[in-house]
Amino acid sequence: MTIEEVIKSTVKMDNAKKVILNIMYTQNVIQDHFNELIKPYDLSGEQYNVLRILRGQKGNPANMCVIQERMLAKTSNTTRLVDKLLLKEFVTRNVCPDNRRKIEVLITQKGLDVLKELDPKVDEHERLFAQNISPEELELLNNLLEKYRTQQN
Amino acid sequence: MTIEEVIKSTVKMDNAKKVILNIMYTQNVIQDHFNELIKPYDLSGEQYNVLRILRGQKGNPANMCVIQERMLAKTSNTTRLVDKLLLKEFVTRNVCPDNRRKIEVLITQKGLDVLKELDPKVDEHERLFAQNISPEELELLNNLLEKYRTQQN
DNA sequence: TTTTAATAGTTGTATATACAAATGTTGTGT
DNA sequence: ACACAACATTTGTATATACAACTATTAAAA
Repeated sequence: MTIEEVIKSTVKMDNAKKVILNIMYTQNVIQDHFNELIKPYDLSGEQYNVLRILRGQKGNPANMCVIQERMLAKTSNTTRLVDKLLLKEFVTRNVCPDNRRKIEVLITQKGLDVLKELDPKVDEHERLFAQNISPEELELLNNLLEKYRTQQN
Repeated sequence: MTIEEVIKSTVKMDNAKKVILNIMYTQNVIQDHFNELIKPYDLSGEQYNVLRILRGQKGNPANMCVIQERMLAKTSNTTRLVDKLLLKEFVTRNVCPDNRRKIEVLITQKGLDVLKELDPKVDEHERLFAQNISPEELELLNNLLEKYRTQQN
């Protein structure tokens, strides 16, 4: 289904406009599918993302600002995301003794367990889309997207 | 900047995962840039989108469900989006005389004017990203995204 | 040692989104 | 005509997001 069909556009658009709509819409499709996947686990996409970042710390705590800078959506409110994860006992939160401005956030075993349970489902989610194109095209798509978003003034 | 650099990932990811993150992040970058652009006009991205759809009607009114199906984010609440546009006098809203379940939404001259003022800025926004890659790559990117998101079972 | 600036995180508030339930209208079958 | 299903839209409510203002702590400058 082309992007014109998706938005039922009658007029012809140029490729510069189409690619923006294609990226926006494809992100929507991916996100809707992912939200379905994690719905039974009472996690939002951003909450999952924070857990994933914390697991990547391999036992080391992460400060709020470290979490923030590793997230895709740079405008998210990390405090409140961590609040939600704390309520579900997926993380712990403590003031950093060396610098009391900082907070140390750590993933709990319960958090690691839920991620482990999700791992195969997330893998399948990624494969589901990836299998629509060849491995070469997948690599090309990555390169094009990185090039596309990078301003080269 | 590669997607690994963006999220400061230390571990190597496979391309299936990378492409999802690349699409999500690129969408974020585009949206942030677009939000800056329309901020002075007191419009949200979705509100702009509705106005754009209404202009595309070329004088014919659009029902709520027509607007809905032409939007990228199929879960948006069209009623409340149109409410906002109504307050700003960018649209009119009337019950359809032929079928009183339906609502006829029309863009006003004021709405057309604000779109016209935005047109060159939106064009520039689209060009800004498109000029990072060649016209051939732009076309390829469109094709790859359409193929990528389309389940072929 | 004060004062000031910079940093890290939290809170307030307005708006947006997600999704189910409710309302009113029209079409269909008996 | 009546009951019932289908349709179009609105409303309620809970949660999420955006962004500015605020608090607390540490670092730097005077």
